[in-house]
Amino acid sequence: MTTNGIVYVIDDDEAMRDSLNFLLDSSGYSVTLFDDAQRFLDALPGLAFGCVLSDVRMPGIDGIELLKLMKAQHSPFPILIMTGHGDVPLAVEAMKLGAVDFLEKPFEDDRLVSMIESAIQQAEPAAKNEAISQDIAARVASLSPRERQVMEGLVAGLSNKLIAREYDISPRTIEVYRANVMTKMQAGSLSELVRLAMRAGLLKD
Amino acid sequence: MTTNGIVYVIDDDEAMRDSLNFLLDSSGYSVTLFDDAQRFLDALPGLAFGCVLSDVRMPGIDGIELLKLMKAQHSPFPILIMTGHGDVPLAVEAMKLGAVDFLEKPFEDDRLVSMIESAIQQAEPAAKNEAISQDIAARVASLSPRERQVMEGLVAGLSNKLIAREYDISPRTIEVYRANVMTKMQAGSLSELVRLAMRAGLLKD
DNA sequence: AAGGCGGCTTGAGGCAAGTCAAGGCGGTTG
DNA sequence: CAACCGCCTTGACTTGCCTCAAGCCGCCTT
Repeated sequence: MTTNGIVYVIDDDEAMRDSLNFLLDSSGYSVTLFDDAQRFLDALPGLAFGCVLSDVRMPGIDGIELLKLMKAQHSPFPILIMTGHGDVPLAVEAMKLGAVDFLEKPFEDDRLVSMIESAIQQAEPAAKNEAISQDIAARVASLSPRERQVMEGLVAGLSNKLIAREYDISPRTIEVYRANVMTKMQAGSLSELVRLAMRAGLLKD
Repeated sequence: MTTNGIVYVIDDDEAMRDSLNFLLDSSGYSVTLFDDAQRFLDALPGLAFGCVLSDVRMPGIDGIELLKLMKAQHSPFPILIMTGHGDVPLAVEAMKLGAVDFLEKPFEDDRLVSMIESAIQQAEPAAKNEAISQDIAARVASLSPRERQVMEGLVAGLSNKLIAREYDISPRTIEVYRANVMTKMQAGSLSELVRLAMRAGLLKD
């Protein structure tokens, strides 16, 4: 491989950024630096999957706010929080908000690297799942209103006849939509369609 | 209701147990005290859903070990950890292991009560889901070998004919097992069967 | 050993669903 | 305006799935 993974470093202290950049780059990571959380968030939609390493005390958006914002948009990026003067309540809040770890400076280089390594390893599958889910959501969005209704009926376990009665049209017509749904959703069977519907959040599970 | 919920308190300090007992009882909770984590674990299989409130430093099994053990058996009980001398690494480890909160003594009574309240509220649905999942697993276990095979074929999206070919028997026979599966699993439709299979962990999702 | 219980197996006929092919309607574009 | 495209709609035919009815085998109880 060309890189062990990508790390996005967010810290307002330039010396710290440079230091982390050197450390992580030497460890085989592709590093991108940000001096401000807002700039990172602006760039986020275009960023490839990677691990976020952010300081907690910064002007503007702080580390805790960043966690909240990332969580709000269901970002799959694992986030590690660093702090100079860590206190327990702050660490607990960060962890509650989904931080993967909470590191107190100064920390050992090896420890940071191994934390980043495991964070990336653990979150990567989730990130791929998230990507797939969005792909599925796109397919659902491509359905026409009728197709959408028929799909809902199908995953609810209704027969063609019942769905037809539901909307007062011919059962034959339902079959057409049914076929369209299977094609557009790229489902080879009803079972697969149900699984797709679940990942798209169309079912309470 | 007769109680706001159940709280299991684990602490080797008797004065602390009495104090917590008084506080929580006054707040409308049903409280059970344990002076040792091992005794709690022994009693666990028979306990109704409730919130666990444990000290971290105890003789025998400490709070961190308790978290690991509870996690290993997928207990749905929310766990709050208390500590006298909290340090950040310990708090972080506890949170990583699934603790709902990490409280430093002394803490305000109201804060503790509100934490317990929200922990119970958030974990209760998960606990019910877990109970349902076990019920479903029991149904799966009641299937005969052939029924089990047919169910796997069905959720995989195979037609009766294909499943029949798979085991080299008549398609008609598959239909019988199919009906049995639907009955035993209490599924009213294929769609429902697929959902049950997912909750039972028979599919990669 | 005889009977019963549970699992495994199958045929024929009725109902539901997928595969052929095809027409009307509304909006967009050239 | 005329053509096109996507959406909605439908009939006849073929294939697949579920409702009746029923025989075989191994195991356990009596």
